[in-house]
Amino acid sequence: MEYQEAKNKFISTWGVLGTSWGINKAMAQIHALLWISPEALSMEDIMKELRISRGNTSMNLRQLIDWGIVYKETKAGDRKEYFTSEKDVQELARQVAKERSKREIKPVIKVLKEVSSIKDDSSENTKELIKQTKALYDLVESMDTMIDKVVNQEKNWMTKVLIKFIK
Amino acid sequence: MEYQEAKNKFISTWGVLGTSWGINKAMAQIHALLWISPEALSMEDIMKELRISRGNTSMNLRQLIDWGIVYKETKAGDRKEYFTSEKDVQELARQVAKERSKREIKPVIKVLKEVSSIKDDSSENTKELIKQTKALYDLVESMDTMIDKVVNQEKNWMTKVLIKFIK
DNA sequence: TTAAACTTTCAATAATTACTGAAAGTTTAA
DNA sequence: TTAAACTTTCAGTAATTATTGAAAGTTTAA
Repeated sequence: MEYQEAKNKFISTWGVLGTSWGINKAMAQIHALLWISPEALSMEDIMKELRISRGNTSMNLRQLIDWGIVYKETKAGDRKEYFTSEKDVQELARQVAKERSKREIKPVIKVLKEVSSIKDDSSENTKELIKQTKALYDLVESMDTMIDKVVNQEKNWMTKVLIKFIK
Repeated sequence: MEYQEAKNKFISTWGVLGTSWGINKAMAQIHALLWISPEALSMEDIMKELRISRGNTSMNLRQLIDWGIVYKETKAGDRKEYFTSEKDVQELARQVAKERSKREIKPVIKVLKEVSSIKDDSSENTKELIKQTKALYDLVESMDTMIDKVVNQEKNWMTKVLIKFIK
């Protein structure tokens, strides 16, 4: 496999993975492109490479910057902005976990807590609702605690975690 | 909060969570409804409760059965089929992890392996591609190993994992 | 058997989500 | 300042994904 083919395959696959996990294709592909680029790229570069519009590029870059996994750079004597990605894979995982926890898991935990705390009127239905949402609450909360631990930990957290796991 | 309100809130929230993680709303909501129902429900019951069509209900039930988290039941002297969900939260998590690993993570691992194994022609671009896809490969593979361990483990795996984590 | 009771399939359509491109906004060198 | 170089915004449109509902298929009691 040649460089160009490998590159395209990687970008395309990362886009598909993103899509099936709720991250839009352009966002995932821009990230993939920056991830494997030794140099920072301009908006022009990204548009050309991925064949997407200026607006799309701009909006998704903003989102990636929001997530803390892409940075803006400037070059002396050049007005353009250049973009480069976080290159440390663990830091990438940390940030993604953090964002998704904040945006998607935390609100669900809140609802599960509320719902599982309704007054038990002794009907079968109410009992089951309380029991099952409580069980989910415990699960989701445990997972989120795991994520929090991981997210707020120093470098190489994942290595440590994996060692624990494989034991 | 009354039973009906709590129930609706739970079903709706589970639907939203599903959506942002690549699981369609109807599928997530059918699961939520069965999850909190003490009794098995008929297709009619589900359609009425969630106000969705027969076709939609049928297709998503099939998917849930495929995933191994919903079961068919029959009642003596009744032609209808009744549906009930896996009630053990850990088993639920296990099955979901298993399915998503199989469908979405495994193919990505394959591509990452291929791409990170291309011939190094000593150009900057190729070097970076190899380095970064290799790093992702290691990450994704480690995570998948984690999932595999968990998925093939006996009951209460999660408790064990969490104890390891909190230490 | 057969016909009523039920489930599945799938083409058509609706709903959602992503993308474009041009206009508006911002920054900076001169 | 100002105008060129660049970025952002957002209304309109395209692409994707989910849903409907009716026809076809299946099962079973009589």
